[in-house]
Amino acid sequence: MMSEALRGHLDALILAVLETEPLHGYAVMEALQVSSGGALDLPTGSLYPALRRLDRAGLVESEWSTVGGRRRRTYQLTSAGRRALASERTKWRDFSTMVEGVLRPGSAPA
Amino acid sequence: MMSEALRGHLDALILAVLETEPLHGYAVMEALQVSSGGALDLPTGSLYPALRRLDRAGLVESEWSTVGGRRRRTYQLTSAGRRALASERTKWRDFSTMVEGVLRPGSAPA
DNA sequence: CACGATAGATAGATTGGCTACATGTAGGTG
DNA sequence: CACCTACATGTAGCCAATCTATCTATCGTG
Repeated sequence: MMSEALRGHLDALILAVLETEPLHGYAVMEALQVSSGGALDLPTGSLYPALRRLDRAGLVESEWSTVGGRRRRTYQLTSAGRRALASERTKWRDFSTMVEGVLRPGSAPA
Repeated sequence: MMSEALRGHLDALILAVLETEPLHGYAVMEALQVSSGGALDLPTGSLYPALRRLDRAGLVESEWSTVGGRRRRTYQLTSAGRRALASERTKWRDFSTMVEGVLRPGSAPA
């Protein structure tokens, strides 16, 4: 859907929904759906690799549990993850300000 | 720099700087630098393929000329290009609203 | 029992921006 | 003159991240 547009921003979004509380993968998916107002319907083939990437990068930690017979892997932010989130927020501001500025109509030539 | 982040948004930015007047490739590069406040320093290996892509897609038209002994390929928006630009602006609004909403801190759990 | 929701995961394709390379002109400076 | 920088256009190949499609498995409901 917004496949290409999302590039490079997904990690920030995932970190953001994990900020308030630890969540397992499926719950991250749902949280993103909710907080995006339904606009973000992340396929599992995008989400799970992304979570593992964040894990490998040390931005989240994971822990296995079993709830109602179903295995869950719950992720929570590390302190590095919190720092990364803050940095991602700044980067997003800069990026969106930049795009906004270029996209804004006007600046007619002489 | 913002390599990954740019994905899927570059075409919109190029269309935007071509909105007010036709420009040749190198001038597009400079226009993007200026209107992004210097944040966007597009390598030629990104720009020229992008322009050809837009050309093939029928969103811009190009014409060769020679100015001061240097060959120039000047691009201008087609009507399809103008429509595409409008659509890209809407998509950007939606996208940035979505990201903004997810990234915004708060929505603390019970 | 079948099916949808819950829960996790991987393989492979796609894609688009980047690096590095390749070519050539014009103009200024040592 | 030699050299460098700015101007000007382009391609080949790499890479990273997302998507599609597929797989496994449990639980509740009709």
